[in-house]
Amino acid sequence: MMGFDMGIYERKQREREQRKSEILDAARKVFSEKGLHTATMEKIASEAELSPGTLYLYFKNKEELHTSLSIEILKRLVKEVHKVVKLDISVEEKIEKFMDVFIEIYDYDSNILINLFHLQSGETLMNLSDDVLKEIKKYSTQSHRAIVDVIRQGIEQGIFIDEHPVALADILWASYAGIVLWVDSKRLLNNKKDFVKSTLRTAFSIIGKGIKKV
Amino acid sequence: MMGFDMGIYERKQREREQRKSEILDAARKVFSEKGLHTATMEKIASEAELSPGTLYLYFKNKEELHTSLSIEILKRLVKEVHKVVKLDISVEEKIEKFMDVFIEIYDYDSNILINLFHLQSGETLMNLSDDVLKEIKKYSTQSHRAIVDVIRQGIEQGIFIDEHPVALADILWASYAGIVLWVDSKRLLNNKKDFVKSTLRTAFSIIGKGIKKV
Amino acid sequence: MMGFDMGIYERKQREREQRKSEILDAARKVFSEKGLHTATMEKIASEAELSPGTLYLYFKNKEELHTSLSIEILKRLVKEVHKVVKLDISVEEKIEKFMDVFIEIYDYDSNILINLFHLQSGETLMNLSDDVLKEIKKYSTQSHRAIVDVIRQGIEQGIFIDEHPVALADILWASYAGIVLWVDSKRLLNNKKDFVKSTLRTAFSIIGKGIKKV
Amino acid sequence: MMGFDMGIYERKQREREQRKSEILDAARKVFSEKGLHTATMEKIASEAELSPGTLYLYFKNKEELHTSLSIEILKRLVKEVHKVVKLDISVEEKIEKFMDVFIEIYDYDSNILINLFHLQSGETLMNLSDDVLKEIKKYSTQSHRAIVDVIRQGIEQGIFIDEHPVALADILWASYAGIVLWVDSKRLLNNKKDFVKSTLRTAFSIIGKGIKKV
DNA sequence: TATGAATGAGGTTTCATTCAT
DNA sequence: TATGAATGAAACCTCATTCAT
Repeated sequence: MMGFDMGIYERKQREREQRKSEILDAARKVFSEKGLHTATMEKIASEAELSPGTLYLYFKNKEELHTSLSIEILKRLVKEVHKVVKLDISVEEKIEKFMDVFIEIYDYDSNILINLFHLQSGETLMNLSDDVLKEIKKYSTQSHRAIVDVIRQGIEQGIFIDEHPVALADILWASYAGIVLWVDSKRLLNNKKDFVKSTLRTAFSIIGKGIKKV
Repeated sequence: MMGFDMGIYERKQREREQRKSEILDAARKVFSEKGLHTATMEKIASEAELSPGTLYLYFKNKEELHTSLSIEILKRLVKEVHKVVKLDISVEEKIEKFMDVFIEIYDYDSNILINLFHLQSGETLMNLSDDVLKEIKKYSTQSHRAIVDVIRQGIEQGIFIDEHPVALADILWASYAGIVLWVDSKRLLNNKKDFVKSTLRTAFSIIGKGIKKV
Repeated sequence: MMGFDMGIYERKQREREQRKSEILDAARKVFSEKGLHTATMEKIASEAELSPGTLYLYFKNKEELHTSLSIEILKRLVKEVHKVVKLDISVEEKIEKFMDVFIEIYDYDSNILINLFHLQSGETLMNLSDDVLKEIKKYSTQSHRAIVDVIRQGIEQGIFIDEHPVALADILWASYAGIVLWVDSKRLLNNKKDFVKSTLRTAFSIIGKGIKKV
Repeated sequence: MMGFDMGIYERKQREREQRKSEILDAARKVFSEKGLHTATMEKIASEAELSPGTLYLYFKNKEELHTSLSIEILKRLVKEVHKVVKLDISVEEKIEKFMDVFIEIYDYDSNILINLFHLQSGETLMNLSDDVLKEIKKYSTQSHRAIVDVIRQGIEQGIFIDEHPVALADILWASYAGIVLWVDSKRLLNNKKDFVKSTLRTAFSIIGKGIKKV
């Protein structure tokens, strides 16, 4: 019966989402290889086996296409973070799990996390429309708030150090993201691919330990 | 008598350095406001109250001008880190001082530290000449090695956790830089200028605690 | 039926060739009027009633556009020279016909022959890619070899003087081209348009006579 | 006594000519290596161990500097041609001597002869001031007339073919210059340096033979 | 006369974006 | 909806020329 009572509009809508997703895949690949500036719409189009003009039927411009990638990963983060929050485990274990979320995402696509980071950089932020900026803030806030809640619990339970929970959440988040970016750039410089993951794990555990009392 | 009858060559050399420095100042400002891509040589020139052509008497091209800014801060970091290393204080105190170095530099010019960070990103590295890349590696290595030495001492003295000292140094460095960049981007998003410094201090102390034993 | 339902690909290909040819026509005109250096891509574009960017869809850069003109005439020369070679006439008559080839080409477009000549000049050769240089050599060699064969026959038949046939071919070719260029420049200086063709004919017959025995 | 009664003005004038000549030497070298367009005033200046600004005290602009080189060789040609004309030898021998003049000049500096040739090309002529153009015409005419006279004698003596002497002179001149340029470009293409001179000699003798009766 | 730093017009080229088909 | 040829603004960069010293 499936598909029988799906209206034409729904099917079209679905096809549209499908196509959009294909473009994002192509864009992810090209941005990863070339970087924001060097990547061209033409290259992305050819990667997606479409013509340049078609991209503009799905994304207003290059900037929005690029930002969409970052928003995608933000959504993913929010989803995973919320999953962790809902688990019936101790706050310490939750912090451990947050770490896993970052590592998994880095594992899935190292470059997209880096995009996310660059998204936060001044250069990009300056050129975004208010609408997109709002969306970024929305998702940022959501995942941020979830982490803050966990941290707050930890403080209330006397497990984490007595600092403002928002600040602690920021620090946790910033350290995770910053370390990923930095370690990844070291990887690029030295062409060592293996040491990244173990370094990340050590780094995260250090921070995890740092926010604990004593 | 020295300096009294400074030769023509010396004076010219000095004027040249002076002019170069003025251009760097203008470039720093424009790159900060606009970002690497959006900043134009024309804008930098007009900021320096020079004509575009003049920039090219002092820097081979835009990329080199931009990279010079980053190398400048790398040198500064090396110098400050070495100062700390030579101090007659405990390793724990040295780690504290490293933190101060980062904060001071961020204080001096928040954007240049971000340049330094972007310098490490794949996109930038791809477009640099081998010569410049070598220089970056040189200074990176110098400061890195100094930190590694301090960490190693800490481990030998049983103060820091038993991890590979190079990895620990990486993590320390990465956390500092990553946090600065991330926190700064939050500042940009929220227009809160004040919370940055205190957040940094807390973040760094967390990491400092994380690398200690027990 | 052929051509009736010409496929889309064929039509596009044809349009592309058509457009390329239009650009070459415009370029020929502008280069003729201004010379390689003084001619601008903008002028060529406006002559072709296109925008500057469009030129780059068909030619990689200015140099390649200019060189394409010369290669075009080289191809034409090769074709005409081969036609002559295949004729069932005496070597003396073939030499006469070679002369006609030059005159006809000069008649068709005086400036393009001059481009061909300049193409051989050091300045131009230095700036060409290896690929284009190879193509030039290919066509040069082809027409050169055809002429050499005719000369060799003439020597074997005891009609031409006993010199190395390659050297004789060079001299013939060089005299033809050189005289065309020189005479054309005299025309420019004196604004006499009519005397060119008859002068050429005399010049060529002198050389034709010079290579004959006794 | 020499120099004693040379006035200050004369000495200055002499020094000025000397300096001008040094600049021309440097320019000749750089234009030879780089070609008209690629050569820069800065490079010429540094070759002459002067500053760019100084060049403009002796030559109005780059074009005039370049043209001066060609006029120099024109003067040289005029002088040598006149020497030949005044010799008490047969017209046939004079034609032989003209050939030697070309070869000697090519031997002295192959590139300057090529400059002379390019000077006659449309591109250059279009950009010259009327004054310079007049000077070129003057020297061109002088040497041309001398050659015409010799040719005319040859015709009157029944030695050369019955063509308009001016046309014959043109052809002689054009063949010599054209062959030099063409052969030289073959040399550049093939990197054979030795065959040039012998090829030239053969070429010239062919033309010399061509203009003779029977 | 000589300098050489500075100029700035003007060139080539790229590429995000549009629009007729 | 999809195309992709065409656009044209805007960037980087060069270098002949000037001018204060």
